[in-house]
Amino acid sequence: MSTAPTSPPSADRPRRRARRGEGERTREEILAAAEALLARSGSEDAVSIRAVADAVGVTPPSIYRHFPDKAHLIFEVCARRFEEMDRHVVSPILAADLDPVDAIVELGRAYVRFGLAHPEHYRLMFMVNADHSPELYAEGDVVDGGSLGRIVVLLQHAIDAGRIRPEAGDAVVLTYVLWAALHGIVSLAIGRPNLPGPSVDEQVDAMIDAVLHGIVVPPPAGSP
Amino acid sequence: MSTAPTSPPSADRPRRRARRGEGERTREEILAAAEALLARSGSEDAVSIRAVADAVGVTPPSIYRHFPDKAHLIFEVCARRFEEMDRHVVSPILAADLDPVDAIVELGRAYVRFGLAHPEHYRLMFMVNADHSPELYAEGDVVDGGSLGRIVVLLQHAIDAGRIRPEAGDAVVLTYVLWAALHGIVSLAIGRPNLPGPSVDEQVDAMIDAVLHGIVVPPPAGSP
DNA sequence: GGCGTTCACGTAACAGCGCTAACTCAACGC
DNA sequence: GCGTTGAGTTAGCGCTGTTACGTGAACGCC
Repeated sequence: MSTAPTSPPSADRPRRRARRGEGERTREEILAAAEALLARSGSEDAVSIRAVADAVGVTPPSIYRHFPDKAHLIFEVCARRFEEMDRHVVSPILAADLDPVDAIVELGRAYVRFGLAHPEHYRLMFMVNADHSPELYAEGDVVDGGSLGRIVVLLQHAIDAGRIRPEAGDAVVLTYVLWAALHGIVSLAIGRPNLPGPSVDEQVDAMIDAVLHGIVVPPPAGSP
Repeated sequence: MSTAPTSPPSADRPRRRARRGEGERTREEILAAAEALLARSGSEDAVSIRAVADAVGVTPPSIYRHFPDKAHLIFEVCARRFEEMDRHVVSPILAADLDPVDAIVELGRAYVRFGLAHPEHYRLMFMVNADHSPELYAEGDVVDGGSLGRIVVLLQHAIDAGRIRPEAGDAVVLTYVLWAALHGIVSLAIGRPNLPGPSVDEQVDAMIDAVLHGIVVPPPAGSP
């Protein structure tokens, strides 16, 4: 209401200045404030540099002592969520030593659940214009260094076990196909939530069935 | 370099004021200028209200005489491109009276080509936060009123012709599955162009093969 | 104990953004 | 001639990300 347009940071406590080595703690506070703003509002628009600074209790330019620009801050917030998914969702499934095909199905369902549970994180990770900060989204980052490589291994195991048609493609291609198929469902659900189509669960079930078994009537047995 | 910060519109011709009935022509010029800025820059950032107004030769507030806000302007630019795709890409394939499964494959390839040819249009259509203008992305719009409904019919024909396994799902669900699968490839290619995965063509081929024939080894003939 | 350095900020400000209120000016119907 | 209306202007608000520059405290070092 009557907040002055230019006022000292309005965090609750007066926030005494951090000492020499304590810069890392402020950095974590900035990340936490940005995460809170993003999660509660569900929109990147709410995560302005000024809003983050105000929540932490510092002035906007102080953010730039810890992050080169806003894109790096936002990216780190999202990357941490995806690392969390890797630890708490993907790793347990891979460690459960399931049948390879069952593990693929479980991973797919868990991935969609994660995306729908954190739509704005997901959108910022995979649905923005990557030109804004190309080096963040280059190879060797969260995606490749995280779950994806281990899923390629899982696919290779399924191929080696004779569970997958060899003509379907190698493990890398199939991993990307599976990922893209599920990403399509998540991305469409996030970007166009009001579409009159089938429910996400229905789409996931049908997609998994289609990719695993195909939709067309198989040729009569014995044909090339 | 030395452009004054506030100057009269810098379009080439002095642009005489439109007469009473000529408002629609200005509206078209605004749309054309926005389309040109979007296509040439490849980024929504370049399509600011001020940039569009300057290209047309009017002042920024004049835009709002023809469009309620920026989102509506951008949306109309993108919607026109998609209508163009419907007329020049989808309709010819549907009119060619191909084998239903072949038509599905052709439509899928054409859809991916279109998305990669107009990445920013595609991103603005399907990969932005729809909260910004919900009524634009509601049901009955370009997607549903355009190609999608006719593809459901195509799928139904394929089902009626016995070309598709009945357990795979009904025509609506399968249409969404096909759309989501291809959208996943396009969306990933646009949002993360530097990923070290297989090429888009390879992904499309593998995806079509997977969805049509499945990736897992089929059960021995005669099992339930 | 003084001193230069460096970290961790704050102050002030810039350029640009979407958008609005209020005005002007010409064309039209009556 | 006159009120109305369509088309467009000027001026400006509040916001954004970001930068240049100053400040004050803590540190190593002589």
